[in-house]
Amino acid sequence: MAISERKKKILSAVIEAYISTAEPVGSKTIAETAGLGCSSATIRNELAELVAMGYLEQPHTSAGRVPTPMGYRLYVNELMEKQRLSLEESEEINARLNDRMHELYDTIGDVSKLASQLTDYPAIALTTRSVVTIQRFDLIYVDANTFIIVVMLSNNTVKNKLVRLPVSVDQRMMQRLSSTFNANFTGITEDKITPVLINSTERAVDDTMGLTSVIAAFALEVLTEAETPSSFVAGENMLLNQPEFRDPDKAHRLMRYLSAGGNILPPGMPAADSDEVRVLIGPENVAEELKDSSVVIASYDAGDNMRGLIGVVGPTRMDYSAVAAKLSFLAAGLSKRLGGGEAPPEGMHNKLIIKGDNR
Amino acid sequence: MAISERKKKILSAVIEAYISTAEPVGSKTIAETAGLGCSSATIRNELAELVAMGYLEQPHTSAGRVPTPMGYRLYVNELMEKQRLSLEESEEINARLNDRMHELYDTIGDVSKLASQLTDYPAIALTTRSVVTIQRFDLIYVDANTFIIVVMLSNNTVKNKLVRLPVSVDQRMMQRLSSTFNANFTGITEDKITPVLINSTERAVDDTMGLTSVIAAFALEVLTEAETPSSFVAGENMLLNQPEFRDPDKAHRLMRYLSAGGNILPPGMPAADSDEVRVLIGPENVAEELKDSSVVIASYDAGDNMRGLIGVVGPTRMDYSAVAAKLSFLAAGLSKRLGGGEAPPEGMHNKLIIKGDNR
DNA sequence: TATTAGCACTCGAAGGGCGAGAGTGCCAAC
DNA sequence: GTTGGCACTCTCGCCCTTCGAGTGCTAATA
Repeated sequence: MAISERKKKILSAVIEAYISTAEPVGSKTIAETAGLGCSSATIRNELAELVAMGYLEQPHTSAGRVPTPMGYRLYVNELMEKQRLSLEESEEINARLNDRMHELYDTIGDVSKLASQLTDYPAIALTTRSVVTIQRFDLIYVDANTFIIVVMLSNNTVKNKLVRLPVSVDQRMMQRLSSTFNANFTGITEDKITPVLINSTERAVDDTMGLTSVIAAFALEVLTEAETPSSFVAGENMLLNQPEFRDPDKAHRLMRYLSAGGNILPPGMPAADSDEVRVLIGPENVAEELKDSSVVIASYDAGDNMRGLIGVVGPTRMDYSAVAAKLSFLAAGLSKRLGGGEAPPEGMHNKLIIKGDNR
Repeated sequence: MAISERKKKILSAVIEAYISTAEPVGSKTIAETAGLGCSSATIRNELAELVAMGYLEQPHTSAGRVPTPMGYRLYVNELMEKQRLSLEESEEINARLNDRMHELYDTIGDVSKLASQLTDYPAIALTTRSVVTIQRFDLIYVDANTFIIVVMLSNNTVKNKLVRLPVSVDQRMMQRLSSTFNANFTGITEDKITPVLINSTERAVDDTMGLTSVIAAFALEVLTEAETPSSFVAGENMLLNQPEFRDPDKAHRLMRYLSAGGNILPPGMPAADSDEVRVLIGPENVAEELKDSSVVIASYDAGDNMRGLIGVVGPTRMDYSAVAAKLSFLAAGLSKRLGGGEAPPEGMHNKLIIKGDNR
């Protein structure tokens, strides 16, 4: 059965009312607010059909209607007005982004905090898996027992480590180590750093003090760390604002899942690569803990061919429109600042594509 | 009125029972469990006096007794058995500490996570304020438009930054910059880096491209960051385990306070410098949000003349003994691994001094 | 004098019944 | 297809009662 225009309007009205009040919505409320020229009795008939079609449900016989995940899905895909941020809102986000732009926003912790503060929901930021190699080694001689390893990676980050030695080492040796590592260890992926390679390098530089393995271990550690996706959660406590999490056990379960770095992305879903915002509603989530919550995810260009993800978690009764708009704008702002590519023109934030798990 | 031995035993019994059940404790329970050879009627008399003395209180006329903050204070100061960790427990902590010793435990985030997981309460880790100077600069030439600044600080950490230039620069210039910065910017505190100094340096190296100010800005940023105390909270959701935080609003208030980096240390209290564990009970806390919670704080030697703090937050009905023992052991373990000084002998964790806010 | 048994009393928690109100479903009229 | 009307249903909040844990007091006891 096709869904009529009026039904769509009514469904939207129910969802919007429910989003703001968290109470089941009655026919009278809709007749008054939705502004279709018809009475509550008509609305009741329509509501009954929407229930039959699976877009709404009733907690019990004589309560108002509540949207089902299917209802939310239709709303998100077709009905929802793609909200644009007010000027104040977008200016605030920009201000916050610029404010600390020094160098902070490469820590995903700050990204998630920002997202959480903007949306008033818990937020998770994560980095995607990527392949990284070392581009160059430098060894800085500090004193006979101390040197600094500086390593520049293919993603244009630089890592260092201060090494203190029980024995003394001369600058010539350091020179040798440095050029050999630059010859043998650059441009290769983590799995190419094998004991065999380390041994042959050790012999090549005539190292009897184990310096080679110290440096190689650092290289390995740095690559591993750079390749491992990491995640960061902020604002978990925002959950407690939501009436659906007034049950401390329920809140606790979800918070624990989030803090434990629980995955938000469904396994099949590619780590988004465009400027779209994805919405996962209730049971569409794979994790058991998220089955009655919703997730909104945006991705941004984190520079150096990497993409970052920001996700926001909330009850299914979430203000999808506002959250999606904010996340989208935030992601665009981050892309602009962190991304290597050309900056999107100002006002770009008006483009907002929302995509989900259609079925 | 002096408090008799038997009263002390009864008080301990009440507190311990209350700690484990969170229910007001009745005279009968004590008569049965405490193992003093007397009946519940006698206990009742004693309890009535303990109430009069202010160590206990009754939620209402016909309920059991609940400890007051004053009761907890006496318990923590005098009565509590200084708990030693079981072999398994101390081995577990050691294992966890060794497990990731690679280089993780310089991020205080990991310290707080560990403390939280060990105690099952939210934990905060913080660094103390300290004075840091730069020890040496190195500039690594990558290509004509790129170089890396490497800065070694007096606390033996090394920071770096990759700089991309719109103009090209030659190695001679870099050489000049490097030696001038090493001459002018090392060994000085943050406040000595003034526009005047930067200007004179700029002239000295004949820099028309603003490289001087880029490097100086980085120096300033690094010093500021190194000197600013930072804090990190983990395991906020553990609060929801506690029956006293079943009220979501109450839990939310405290969690918000903690996540916002709310201070746990009373202003007067020195940032502890010995191996003692401090306990702040309920109203002894200065922050309004902590007035009905308790805080246990330990400090550890973070190396390079810095001390770190780990604090655990919970209801006043907290297992002080267990938490204090765990924190103390954890702090000792961290000191041993991070601290510059001599490692304390194994088995050290048997020393456990608890100090609080006596009045 | 300290301890104990006994007993009446108090108070909160849990459970049942009741009325109010919101909202529905259905029907007959338009 | 729409509407007003009306009986019906179900939850929520309220009050009342009951139940039991725990007390305080008193009188008897060591």
